[in-house]
Amino acid sequence: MNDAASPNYQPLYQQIKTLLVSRLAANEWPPGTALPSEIALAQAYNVSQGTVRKALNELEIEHMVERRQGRGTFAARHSQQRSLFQFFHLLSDDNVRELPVSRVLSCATGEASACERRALNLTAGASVTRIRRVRDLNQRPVISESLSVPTAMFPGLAERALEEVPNTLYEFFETQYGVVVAHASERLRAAAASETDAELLGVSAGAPLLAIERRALNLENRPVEWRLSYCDTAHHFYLNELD
Amino acid sequence: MNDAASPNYQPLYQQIKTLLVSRLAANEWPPGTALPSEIALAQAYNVSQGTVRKALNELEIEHMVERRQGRGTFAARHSQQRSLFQFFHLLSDDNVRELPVSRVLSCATGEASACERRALNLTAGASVTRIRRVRDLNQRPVISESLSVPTAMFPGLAERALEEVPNTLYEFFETQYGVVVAHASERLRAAAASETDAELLGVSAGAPLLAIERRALNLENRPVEWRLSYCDTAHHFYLNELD
DNA sequence: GAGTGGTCTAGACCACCCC
DNA sequence: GGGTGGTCTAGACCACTCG
Repeated sequence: MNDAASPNYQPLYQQIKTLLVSRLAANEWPPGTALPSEIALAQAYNVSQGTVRKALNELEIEHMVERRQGRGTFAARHSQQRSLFQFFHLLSDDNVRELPVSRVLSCATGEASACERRALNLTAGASVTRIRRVRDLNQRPVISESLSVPTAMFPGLAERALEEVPNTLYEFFETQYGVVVAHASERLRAAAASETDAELLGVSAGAPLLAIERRALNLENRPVEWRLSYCDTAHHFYLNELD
Repeated sequence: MNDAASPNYQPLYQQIKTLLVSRLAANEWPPGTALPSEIALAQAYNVSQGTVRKALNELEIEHMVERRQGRGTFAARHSQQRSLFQFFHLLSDDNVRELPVSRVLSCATGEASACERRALNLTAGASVTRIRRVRDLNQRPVISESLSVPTAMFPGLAERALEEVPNTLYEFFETQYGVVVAHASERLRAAAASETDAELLGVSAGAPLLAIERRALNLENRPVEWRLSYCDTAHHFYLNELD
């Protein structure tokens, strides 16, 4: 499949992996559907089953596919479970991990600001759609959140009824727009509550809040969403496992 | 090696992995030293090389060993690199990642508080050794830190000259006391600066600080250290990659 | 029972490191 | 040149799922 002496040599299983990622990104196997079996892929790519297996195992580690013994290999979906464990890190003081309930305050398009252009890799004049929402945990407001997405990726999002935008956003992006969020990076800071955030969260202005800035990327590592969340950490904490 | 019909069946490579972890925990191969080769281990455990390989690869993912082609497999050490990428998550606004310089303020033993007993899994009346320090990034104080360790694990730590306690603590724990920090979990909150922290960090009292509570575990998952860090995030942020 | 992924083996060859 | 880990193959058997 390649010459070992070639300067840009890559292991076979890496090449297979790259091919599979591009096919996933092209939505050849929409989230939740089955990929061909290891044996079928091995025959198609003319490699051994073990090589395909290694590629698929790595894709599973990177949350791009799910494998289940006896069933098959499936393109990863944004289940509640996944949102909860991969993307949501706020736990209550008694260690309960639950998804928040979200109330959308506004949803509108506008011209991307300099920050948004930088975060989302957009050119000057590009349009973004912005969502403001408050998220409750245990019936009390805990997160004040603003997020921006490129309008070109999500046409008509702003026009949808506010009630149509559900709690689990990434699942919605996936099923309604075919946009798969694969990775994200978060930057955390402490910040004093603004007047509006204080009101929304029921704390006093200037109270310390945990500010989380997130950039989410799709399967091809292109930016999909930029969000800024202000969290009241009086009864919750952000958990990060270091291993 | 076991009966497939046994109720507590475990794959061979998992059993090998468990055996290797216990030998690492027993300090049979001190950090930095070489483990036997795959072939030697395979013969010793009477399994194939592939099975040992799978166990070792998983141990590498969990940062318990380092493998280098042509050289061998080595018990993981707490290099600066590792401290920087596995355990230190504060970056400057211009995305520079560097280890802080630490100044120890005090180091003393005392009876464990209820919090410390809970965090470190100690019985009533147990002794802990506490270190207070300030950590500078780019010549300016950014972190005010208090940490506690069980005195039984680190005998004589409090009596060492303050200058003897170096910047990279985990490396020091490892080389001086044979205590290997393998994992940690961090809980982040926003908090208002106390009078003393404000003074140490050169911010005004009540300013929002990022509070990080860390519990560090050894190879056998026993708690080794409990620390509380207050970080000034005016010019730095805590980075967390979600993937 | 047929098909899937998971484990385990044995052996070949390659890339890398050090003597 | 000899030893190490890394890749790749081929084949066996097992565990699981579903019809």
